[in-house]
Amino acid sequence: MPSVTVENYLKHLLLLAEETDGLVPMGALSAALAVVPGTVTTMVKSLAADGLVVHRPRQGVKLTAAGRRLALGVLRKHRLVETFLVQVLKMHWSAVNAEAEQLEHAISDAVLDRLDALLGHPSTDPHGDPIPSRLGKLHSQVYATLATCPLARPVRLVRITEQSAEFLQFAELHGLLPGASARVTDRNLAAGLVTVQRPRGRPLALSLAAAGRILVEPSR
Amino acid sequence: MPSVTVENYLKHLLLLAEETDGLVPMGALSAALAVVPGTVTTMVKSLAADGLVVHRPRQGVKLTAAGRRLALGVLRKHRLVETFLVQVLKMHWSAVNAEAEQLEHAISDAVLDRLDALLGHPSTDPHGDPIPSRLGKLHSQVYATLATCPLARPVRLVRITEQSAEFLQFAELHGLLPGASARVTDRNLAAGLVTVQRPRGRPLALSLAAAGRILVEPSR
DNA sequence: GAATTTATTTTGACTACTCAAAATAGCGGG
DNA sequence: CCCGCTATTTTGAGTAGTCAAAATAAATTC
Ligand SMILES: [Mn+2]
Ligand SMILES: [Mn+2]
Ligand SMILES: [Mn+2]
Ligand SMILES: [Mn+2]
Repeated sequence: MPSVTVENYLKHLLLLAEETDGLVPMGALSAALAVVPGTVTTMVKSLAADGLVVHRPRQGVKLTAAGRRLALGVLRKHRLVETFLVQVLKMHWSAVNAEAEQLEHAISDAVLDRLDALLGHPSTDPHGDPIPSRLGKLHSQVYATLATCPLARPVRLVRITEQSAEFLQFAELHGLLPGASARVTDRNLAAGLVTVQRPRGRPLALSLAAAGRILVEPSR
Repeated sequence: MPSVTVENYLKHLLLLAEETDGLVPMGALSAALAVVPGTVTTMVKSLAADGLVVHRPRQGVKLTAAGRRLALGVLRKHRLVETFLVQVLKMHWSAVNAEAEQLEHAISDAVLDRLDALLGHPSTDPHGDPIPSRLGKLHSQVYATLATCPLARPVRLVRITEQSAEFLQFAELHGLLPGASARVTDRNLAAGLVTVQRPRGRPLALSLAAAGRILVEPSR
């Protein structure tokens, strides 16, 4: 069985691969895992020896099919656990990522299946993140964001790709939850500012970076 | 934070202390944790250096107050998780010990409190094992067993102190569950055999060792 | 009261992970 | 084409936990 460390390396590699097409740079992994770059080099070489990743020295890493399969299993556990924590235990969506970070390594497949059934086989977690299927299908669509969607058109929020508790608390405070409606009224590239209008709400200013973490689809 | 390894050492020490008054022999810990005796000696010395146990060389170990406090926390997690797995996820009571063995190290206090509330603050787990309170009170009473209770008198089963899946499946098959009624009709010390009578059931023969793992109280 | 058996401890070695700091490769600008 | 910056790799070292096997202490047995 893969260790907790290996599971974390693989899962973060999968997550980083979504934003980085091709090879994930060692530095990105190092930052995501909060270990020094030298450690990543060492570990990646050992993962490569086990056939879980391929390492192009000086360029980056990517998952093999076997590594991806394992990573998807961990990600599925993570997101189902988050969903459970919010829907059954009524925890706040800003707290569940940290909890799931631990639990994803302690849950057996048997428990996972029961959890999945209890929750009615959800397809997304509380942040709108897609939950990989039991067979390892990851239904990840390409969405616009509040930083890129057309101006003035009504959109529905589908996903918040930012785990930090502070951001999620701020988002909820202003009604920026998956499923909510909104409209981008102004976008000032020079100032790096996006103005968002919620139905029955005051106009809200967001940084371009923050806006880019909120995925949307056209509504109505 | 204590490592998974340390938590397991402390928890098993607490469990073994219930049966062994005074010092727990190194060999008992070694067997419980499935590591060689030399490893236990090494680890126990390091636990002692951290003030979690006291080690009387060549005699045994016991928990300090600090060690006991930590151990009770782990045990509380273990037993609440078992209860959750049976009552909410409908898992079989013979499977939950193995699951809880992992989960007890991954659950935060915040999650534990929610779980506890969801379950209605249970006082015992599916095996009848007492659940330590949040303050670390362990309500452990001394009970008779099917190996020691008076003959012919009706008793109610209160606890099965045996974790192995095979035993628990066997027990359930014959209706030997916490809360069930029974009567010991015969006890043959020479043969090491106990005969148990269940209401509306055939007489059942148990080894003295097995009978000793089923705790009972007088009923009616 | 030796001699033997059994439990425990010691010793030496190994795996998995990690960091600090020095070495190196591969740019991108001049 | 070379210089310097940045990302990556290498080297050396440390921690936590483990085992195998030899050494030792404490009971038991005779
Ligand atoms: Mn994790
Ligand atoms: Mn999520
Ligand atoms: Mn455990
Ligand atoms: Mn139990």
